[in-house]
Amino acid sequence: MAEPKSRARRGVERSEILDAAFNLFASTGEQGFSIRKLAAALGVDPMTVLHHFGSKEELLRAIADRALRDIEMPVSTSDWQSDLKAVANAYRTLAHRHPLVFPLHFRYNATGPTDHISSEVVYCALRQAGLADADVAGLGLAFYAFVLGFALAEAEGLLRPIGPSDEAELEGLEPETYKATRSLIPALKTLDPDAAFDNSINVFILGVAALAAGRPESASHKSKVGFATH
Amino acid sequence: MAEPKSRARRGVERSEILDAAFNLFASTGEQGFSIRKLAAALGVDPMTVLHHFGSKEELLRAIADRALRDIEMPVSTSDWQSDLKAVANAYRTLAHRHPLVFPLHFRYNATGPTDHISSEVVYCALRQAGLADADVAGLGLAFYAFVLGFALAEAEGLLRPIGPSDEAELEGLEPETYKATRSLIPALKTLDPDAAFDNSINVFILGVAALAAGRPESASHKSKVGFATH
DNA sequence: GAGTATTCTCTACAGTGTAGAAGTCAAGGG
DNA sequence: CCCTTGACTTCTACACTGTAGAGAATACTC
Repeated sequence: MAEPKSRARRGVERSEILDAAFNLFASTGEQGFSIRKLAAALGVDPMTVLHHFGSKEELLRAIADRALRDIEMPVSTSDWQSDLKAVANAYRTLAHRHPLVFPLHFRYNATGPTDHISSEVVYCALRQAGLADADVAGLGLAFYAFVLGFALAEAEGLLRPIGPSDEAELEGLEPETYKATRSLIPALKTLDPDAAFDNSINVFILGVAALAAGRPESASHKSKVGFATH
Repeated sequence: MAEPKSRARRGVERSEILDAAFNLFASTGEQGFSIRKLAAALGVDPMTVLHHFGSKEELLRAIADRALRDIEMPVSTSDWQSDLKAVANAYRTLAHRHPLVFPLHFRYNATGPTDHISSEVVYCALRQAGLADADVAGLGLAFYAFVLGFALAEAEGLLRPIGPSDEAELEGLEPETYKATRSLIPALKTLDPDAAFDNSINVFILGVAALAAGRPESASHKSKVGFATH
């Protein structure tokens, strides 16, 4: 996988292509992206691109991975709560920085975080919180679904105060059946994305803490070792 | 939008096409789906399809919407916790029933729940939990990101006990930096999807409850009316 | 019936990803 | 030096995509 046996300008070319691909995708999104356009931008034959990356699928995967290079993942500390917040914020930063690439990252990495570095931090944090192994495994995934889903929604422009057109749509709903929705319109108009995000992570953290407190001392499962905090 | 002014067999044809489109998509996924294949299956010209649905994009949207028809959305009760669980389970059921269509639903509806019926239930539940309007608005979105992201991960096959190949990959990680991940392997091998899902929703609920408890009496915002439970 | 609105089909075009053959060039051995 | 070898690039070609535009077919109103 890594690098078969390079010759000529193999290594250079590949990263060059990847950079160009990333930039093209980042500026035009999936719609405007094609191997042929990329090749044209590079002044190269389309098949050259396909020679370095076996297929479009692989190229997209590489783009999604490359996105991670632009953010720095936190490392574990002794404070699991701020560790989780740090990881969450790292992904949110990614979504902010490359909103068009983020859906790609989501597609390939929500479905299995290849990104072991950050999941290590998450697992570690959940352990520190006092959860049993089985809970850690399940909630680790939940944390990803949560954070990535949220960041995706934000990248796609949902997590903004609603505009006049949305408001009009909500106003048009049946008052009887949509009481709560309609009365929330003012709050939706003044929604603060940062606050909403922080708040949501907080809810997760509070929930984890409550769960840990409710199952005292954990270790009800056959976890190999104690593996305390650090 | 609804139906301009039908004539001939407009209504019939359209739903017929939509059904066929849904079935095709549900059985072959996005890869195997194309307007031309759909038309061929219907024994009709591709352009006919495009005449009823203005573009492929619109057709996909219609398919995503149609998916919701196959699940029944709960209505609000006096128990906000089980209301949230019910909504979450409804989407999970959807993901289970049509795993190939679910990503589509996610793409179009994670980015703005057109699905007002279920969000009404969610908003109502969060209100009942005792949250202020601003929190309700933000956490409503968080709930969706959470549930949909989780269900998506499951639909795409992530939320399963890891197999031998994944295990091998994890075993290959550096023992020093990936302590937590590696020691979680046994738990990941015996992961129970149902339990993980329930557990995750529980964490959300526990967190909401804790947040509500921490900000006593809410109503710090200019919410129009008291709008109690029902 | 005639006229008209509506739906369907045909043809055509600009794109797409990619298989396979052919070309191009650098390095190494005779 | 030439000639083979092998990686890298390009050319050509194919099957396939969504969809614009003109035309043919159909049904409805009068």
